[in-house]
Amino acid sequence: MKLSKKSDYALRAIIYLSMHYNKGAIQIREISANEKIPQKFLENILLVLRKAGILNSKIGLKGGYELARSPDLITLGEVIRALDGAIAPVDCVSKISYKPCSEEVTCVIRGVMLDIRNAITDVLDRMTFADMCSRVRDSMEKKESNVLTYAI
Amino acid sequence: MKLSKKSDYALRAIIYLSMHYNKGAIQIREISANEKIPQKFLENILLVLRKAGILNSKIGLKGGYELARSPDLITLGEVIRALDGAIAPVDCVSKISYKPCSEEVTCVIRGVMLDIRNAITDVLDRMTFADMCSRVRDSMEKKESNVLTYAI
DNA sequence: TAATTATCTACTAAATTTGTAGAGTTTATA
DNA sequence: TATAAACTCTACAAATTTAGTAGATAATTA
Repeated sequence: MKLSKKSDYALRAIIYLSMHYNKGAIQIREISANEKIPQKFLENILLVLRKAGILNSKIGLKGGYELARSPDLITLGEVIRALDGAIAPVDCVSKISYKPCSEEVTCVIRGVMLDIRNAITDVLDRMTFADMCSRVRDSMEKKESNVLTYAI
Repeated sequence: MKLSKKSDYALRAIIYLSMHYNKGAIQIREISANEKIPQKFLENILLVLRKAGILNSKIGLKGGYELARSPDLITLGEVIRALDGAIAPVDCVSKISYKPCSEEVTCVIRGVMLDIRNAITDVLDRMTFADMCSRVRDSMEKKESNVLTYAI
């Protein structure tokens, strides 16, 4: 039931981009340095997110990435699905990669897994990056710190 | 966020043992055949469950495994933890394998992951194998089938 | 004693995760 | 229009985890 590094990095990168929304394109190098994510790895991740329609990119000098939509229209669930695929613990209760199992009707494990999938997506599909930004600002106030890391 | 084969097999095996509770020891071979689980793999799994205090075993002729407690005192969460360790998506919100992360106080991802961990354990730590047995019986009635498979 | 059944350690193979390398393409701007 | 800066793309590689196997050992029953 682990969150992959890929998704972890993706969430952090998008929080970073959300905190800098509407300030123009931001380079991979900057995100990588600030969030301490291996740059080459991050390249792959951001590419996937662009192809998923979550980010826009500009090539060339002064290029970089920015959100394709405002932070309140991007959910954590969307990002995690883009990178790791289905959130459901088993495919027979997955929306995006459904595969029937042998004894579906009588399978009682399936019922529980469906409950779990719903519990997880209730959180992830409701939570937007606008929410995440509010939380970052809240906790920064409390801490009276101005170090911007969204590290896990 | 996947359920491992190990946990899947373990759940099925314990449902099988729960359905046969108080009928004496049951051999690995029987469970393996009925639930279509590779026997050698199942041996390892049941051994772990015994060491975790979930099963008792008897060696020798007419030996086998049985539940160490009644099915209503064993939860799915306990079984999954015994085999796969922590249920939490990241260690910094795990009860059984907690490790602090670098920026814990300001980490906003942590907050969400904590919500998810709680949502998952709410399901898994409440659900007992007595509940699972009721569900099996319910769905068997509905299906008017007498094939006993708890397959996923 | 013989057959049966769990125990235990170690190993292997496959899949997945976590990266890295390097050549190519596009663009701003001097 | 040259050049440096940035993303794009494909492929590879190392590390870790998952899934499964092998085979010898120990305990028990009849």
